[in-house]
Amino acid sequence: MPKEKGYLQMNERSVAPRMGRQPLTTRAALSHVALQLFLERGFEQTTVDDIATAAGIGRRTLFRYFPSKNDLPWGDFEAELARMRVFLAATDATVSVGDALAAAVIEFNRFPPEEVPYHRERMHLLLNVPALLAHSTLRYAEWRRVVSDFAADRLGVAVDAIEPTVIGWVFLGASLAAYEQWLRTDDSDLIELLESALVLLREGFAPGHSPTVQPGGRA
Amino acid sequence: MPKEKGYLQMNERSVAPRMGRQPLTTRAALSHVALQLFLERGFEQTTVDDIATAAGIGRRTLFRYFPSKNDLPWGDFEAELARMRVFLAATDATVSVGDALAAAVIEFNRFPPEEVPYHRERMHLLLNVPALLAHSTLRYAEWRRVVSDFAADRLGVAVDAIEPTVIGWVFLGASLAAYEQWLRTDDSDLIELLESALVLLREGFAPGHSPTVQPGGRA
DNA sequence: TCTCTTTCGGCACTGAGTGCCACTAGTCTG
DNA sequence: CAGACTAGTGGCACTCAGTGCCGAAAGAGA
Repeated sequence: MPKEKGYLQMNERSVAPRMGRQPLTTRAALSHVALQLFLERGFEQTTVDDIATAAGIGRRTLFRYFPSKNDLPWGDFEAELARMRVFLAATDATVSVGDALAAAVIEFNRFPPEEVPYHRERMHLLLNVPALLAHSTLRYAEWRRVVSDFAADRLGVAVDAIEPTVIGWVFLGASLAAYEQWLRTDDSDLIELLESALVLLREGFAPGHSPTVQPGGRA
Repeated sequence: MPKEKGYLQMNERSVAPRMGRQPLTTRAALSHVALQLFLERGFEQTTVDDIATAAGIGRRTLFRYFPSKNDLPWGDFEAELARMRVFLAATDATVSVGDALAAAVIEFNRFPPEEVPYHRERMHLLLNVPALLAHSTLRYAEWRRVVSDFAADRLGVAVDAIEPTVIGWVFLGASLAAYEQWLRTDDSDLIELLESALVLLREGFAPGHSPTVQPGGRA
């Protein structure tokens, strides 16, 4: 997301004069510096001190921008979630819950072509480094919340009813399955994979009827 | 699982003479001691030293039984997974993939009545303490692996194809949705909730057709 | 210049996890 | 029984993430 303007770019608010001292950097810039280092020498091999030094700030300050090392690769996930919330809220009420969520999932994961390689490396880290993989659960919980809030509203049931909960989990599962697939193969298209996963969801493999999947290899 | 025989019970193998020194304790016993403390004073408020002391062993030794504090509440999850693998392998080949997995999920989560309250408190911790919630992702990945291995084998596709991956995620999602529901309400039956969640799965909410859910509350 | 506000960052501390290594408690062999 | 061998134990010291505290820096406004 930070295009290319040196790391310690100013905060957006810095133009309009505020009260106290100006922030030295931004979350986006720090996230970028950290990601760079993680990709170069690995997540575990990079200490928080390394990142702070590379960003030209104090270690203590870094922890005011991000609550933990694990949060660095995520950047501003809150903003992404907000985008998704808005998208869902704007969905026509005649569209089914499933269709609406499928569209939202696709939209949420659409990136401008030039950002794709960057996003790919980021996701590679997030899904392969154990510490990050574990931590991501907390982010996913927020994501699921967005989904199940919408589903609950549309179905007219409580958010903590079982339907919205299952729906949240299942759409997350489909998304992550697509991501795993995307990262496994070199020249695949994330959006296409998401669509495939969502189709599998629609058809409903589970009990009762056998999946509509053509056994490709050996029987 | 450790019934009530004092914590530092001997290892099973201690009867049949082995080579070196006998282990002082067991994973199960340590897991039990830790869980006790976590429930009493909270996960974050309990240090590894506390647990080691309570178990009468050295802190260093504890880390030989469990690789991290986060692993303590899980006990011997590997064994549970093995059980599930065996169950799936023994499933009649005429049963559909979905039915087989549904049955396995139910079986995997069946506990003798006297263990239910214990299991419930354990799961309460695992699903509510952020550190544990995050860490659990790693255990779930192993669980999903069992599911997708089976699905891949049955469908005759590679394990890393998208179908087994989605199936792994989706069954995990349904299970966890049921667990969340179980923990939210006081006198609910886990097995029943799992069945409900699996039914929702079978019906396939996602795109295309609206869910077969009766809007219960407000529209 | 003085005040008020906000960010910065050093310092010291806690707690998880690890490498190293000597020690302990057993078995096995002669 | 002595000595060799083996496996579990735990103390010590170290790294690194994360936190509380507090004074210093940087800017705005009067």
